[in-house]
Amino acid sequence: MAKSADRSIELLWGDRARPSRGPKPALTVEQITAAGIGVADAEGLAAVSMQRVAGEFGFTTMSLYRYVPGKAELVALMLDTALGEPPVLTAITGGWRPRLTEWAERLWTVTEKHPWSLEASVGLRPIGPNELGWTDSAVGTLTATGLTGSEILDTVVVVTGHVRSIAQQTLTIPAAQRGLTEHQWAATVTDLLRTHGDRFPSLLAAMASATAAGQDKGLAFGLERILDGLGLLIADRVRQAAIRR
Amino acid sequence: MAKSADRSIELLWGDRARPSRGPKPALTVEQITAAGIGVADAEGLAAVSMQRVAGEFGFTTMSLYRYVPGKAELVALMLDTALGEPPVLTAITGGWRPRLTEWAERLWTVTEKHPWSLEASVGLRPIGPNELGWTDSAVGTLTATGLTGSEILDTVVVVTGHVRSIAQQTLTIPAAQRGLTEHQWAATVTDLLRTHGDRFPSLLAAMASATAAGQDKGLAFGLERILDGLGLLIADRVRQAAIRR
DNA sequence: GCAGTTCTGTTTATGTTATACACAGTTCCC
DNA sequence: GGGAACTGTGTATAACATAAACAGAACTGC
Repeated sequence: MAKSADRSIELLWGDRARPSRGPKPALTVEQITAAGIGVADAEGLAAVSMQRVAGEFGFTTMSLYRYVPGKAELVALMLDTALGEPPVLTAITGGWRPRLTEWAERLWTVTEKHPWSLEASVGLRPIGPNELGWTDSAVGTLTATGLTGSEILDTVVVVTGHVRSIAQQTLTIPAAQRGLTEHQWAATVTDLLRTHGDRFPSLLAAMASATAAGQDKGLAFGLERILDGLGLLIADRVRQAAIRR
Repeated sequence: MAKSADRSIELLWGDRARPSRGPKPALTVEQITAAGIGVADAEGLAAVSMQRVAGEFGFTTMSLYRYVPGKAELVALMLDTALGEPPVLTAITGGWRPRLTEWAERLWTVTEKHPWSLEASVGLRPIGPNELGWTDSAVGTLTATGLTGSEILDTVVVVTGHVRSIAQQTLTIPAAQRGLTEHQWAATVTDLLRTHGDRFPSLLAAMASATAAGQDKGLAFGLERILDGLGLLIADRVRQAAIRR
């Protein structure tokens, strides 16, 4: 497993020098990765099997293992490729808040485009350059705020977590069925609440008062709370710095 | 799939009336669920297979299907059982903030005890009474704040998301290997940063300034920011209400 | 009390997975 | 030109979920 991790790191980070002996490979890691992304975008990460991806090229399952050590590594490549180049936010004016907001929105956008990236990015996995770049980009929005390094990193975790959390609720279903399934699910919950409402009085009241319209606000609402709270901390730091001077 | 959902709802919510004809079942759904939880606690959700759970009783794989329609339903039962009775927070004084903080900490505690619950609770799945109860409990901490129903629900989403997000980073690895793997992973990332540091200047600086000690603060840090920000909104609502009166 | 019905646990079978291993053909280095 | 290195394939294995059919057990209605 250690070797596999190294190989994976190499695939994600290194140059892929072609050996000189032997026949030319018919495929490239990039092509395979792209095919995997295509399948995952269209049918979800569960549809991505070695068989399926190889089949996209009319090749046998085992041929893929000449390019990639295993499925885990393929998924890691897919993830880092799908994330794409990290956003450059230096052009955005107005301080840390609009920058970090923009960052969160871009993360949302890319997650919306590749919902399977959520599943693909759980746990301690080999991290790719784009993923690290996204983190760097977020950290960069906060370097001039007077926050400590730990605070900045913790903040990035909170914001990332929020975007992911909202995405997970909204995007888990393959887009094709989303409307139907979601509606069905909502109906089931409503039904349960109607039947067992006395056991969940607060929830019942809240849902009754919640307008059916206010649905997609979760991302913005949470982000605003988080950034408001962060603003208080930053203001504190500024004040302290002023006193100390 | 719809039928399966119904059956699942029935299992989670209904009384399980025993039929009067035929031999007595040797097992109960509760026993099976508990066995599944035991396996998942000890070896992770991936170790939970029908074979494995049946084996815990010395039964064949297929015997489980007499009790549970399929693996998805078993996992749903495991999740709702593992969550346990939702917390009752009425005894906690000091208003919404200490109550919601306590709620988050209890969610953290139960997640720590059953880390696999994270994996088990993604997507639109049949929701159980305990899970709904936990949500109700969280909503209950905010009913007296002047927030609208939508705002309360969105807030619960944010707080839940944060706890889950921190948990996912900390608890993904089975406890046994956690120290080692985590250390290894950190070493790999440090290595990458050393090698490619110029590509990630902000991150490098932040990690250098971050004391190695400040690691488990993520939960508290993020929660405080969120609640600080929420506090501003609630204060606003109180002010508005005062004006209007 | 007994026949028939219903239910349990098992056996057997199918279709997916990932991936290990050995082989035949291809291409380049020396 | 011969050997080494590499590619894509064929074959094999071990998990996995779950469908279908079956033998025996226990209760219901007579």
